[in-house]
Amino acid sequence: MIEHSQVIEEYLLTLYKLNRAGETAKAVALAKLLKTSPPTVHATISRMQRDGLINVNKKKELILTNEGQKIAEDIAYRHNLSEYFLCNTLGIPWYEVHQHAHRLEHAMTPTVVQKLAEFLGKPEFCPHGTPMPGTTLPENTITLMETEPGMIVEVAMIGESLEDSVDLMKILQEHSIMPGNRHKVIEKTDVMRSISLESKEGSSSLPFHVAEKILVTKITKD
Amino acid sequence: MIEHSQVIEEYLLTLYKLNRAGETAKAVALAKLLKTSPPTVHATISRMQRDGLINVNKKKELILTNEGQKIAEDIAYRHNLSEYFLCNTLGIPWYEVHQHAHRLEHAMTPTVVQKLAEFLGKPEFCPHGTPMPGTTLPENTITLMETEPGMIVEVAMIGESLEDSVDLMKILQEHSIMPGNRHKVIEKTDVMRSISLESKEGSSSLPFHVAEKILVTKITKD
DNA sequence: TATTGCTGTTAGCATGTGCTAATCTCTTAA
DNA sequence: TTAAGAGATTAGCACATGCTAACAGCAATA
Repeated sequence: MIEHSQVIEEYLLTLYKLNRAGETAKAVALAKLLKTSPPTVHATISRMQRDGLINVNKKKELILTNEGQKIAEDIAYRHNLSEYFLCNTLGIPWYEVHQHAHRLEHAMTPTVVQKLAEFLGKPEFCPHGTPMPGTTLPENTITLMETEPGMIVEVAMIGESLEDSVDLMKILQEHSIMPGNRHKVIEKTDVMRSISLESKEGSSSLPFHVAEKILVTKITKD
Repeated sequence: MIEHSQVIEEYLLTLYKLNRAGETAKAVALAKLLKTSPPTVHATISRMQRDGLINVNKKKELILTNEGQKIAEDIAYRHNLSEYFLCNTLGIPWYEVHQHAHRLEHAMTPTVVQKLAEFLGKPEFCPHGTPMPGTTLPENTITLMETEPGMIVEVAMIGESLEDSVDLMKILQEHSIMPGNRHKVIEKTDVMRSISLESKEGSSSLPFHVAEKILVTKITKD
């Protein structure tokens, strides 16, 4: 597996995440997520096509090749493993590990990845609940948007697109909206476009666009 | 402290190591150590002067500015800390941790550095015996070249310039020529230009140019 | 149908980092 | 004193990654 620049690794990882989130991977999306200008994205995806990492179909959707997919999964694994380590071993706050892992993920040699995974006990999820490539979430996860008032839910995963905002993540942590924690859905108000929750730790209110990105499992009994 | 590219960080670290080894830091030395062409080195050190990281005197020696020195020490610290972690926590072989740390050292945020240092118990030396910036070796260290047959010595530090050769490091490990281990100096033969040692683990022979780079402390009793 | 507006693309530019070939400069040795 | 050799520098190139400005293409909407 050829080594690629950090820039290319970022593009691959972003495409991989878009795919996993079920969103169409087009050039504008990359430009927005990577905060680069459309011409720069254009030039870079051209090089990526040239290098056999992606294909572009008639609808201008960017498709990872097998090679590109393999590399992207590798980067995602390094990222998730880093987050797990930073959070659980070093005790860096849950809401900020993503930023640090973002740097580390490009600097881990295969040996380091392997040894770190062993040291951590081969975790299958990152601290935000994202499954490692090859692992999947339980069948019965739904988004918070799909829940009904009265339901008791257990947080399964914080959508990766939310991780980019440290401020938002901090608020989620303050309301203990973190994988494994249970919350009761109180109400869903269209006027406020938000969902209110209640847990041992207190109550919280999440705007719809955030609730859409939070995956939970329904808990039958309290 | 402004962020610098990996390339610039490498140049700074290399200059720092040359200084510490007491060697004159000139452009050719950088070219050799960094395996880049002299013109490339020239262009890069020009940018470093422009950015206030180094000064060049009439003798064309490259001098780190206070800013450059501070950054270099920071990188050296990240490097040594990484090596310590990889060796002692992850159990990656002593002889190869340098290569992996070489990647990681550029990817550690200040928070990661701080938390990792705490986790490791604020080590003062890397696994090869290099003191962290701010720490120094004991007064009484000498190079293996300065020892006499019959002396019993304890290895204190493997010179950083040796770390670049994995093959050599592997041999040193196989002969347990590692910090903390004791060896008896058997003979110093000018014809072979090598020094032979003996320890619990067996005997070994080191060429002069390697022995010059190995620091030891004299042990009075066996 | 004509227009608006999003998306993609091209042209043209800058900077960092790399190279080779050629040249310059200084020290040292013949 | 001159020749040789080491080291520094310049010229000229390439490529990855970034930008703005301008324009092209297509879909939805007035």
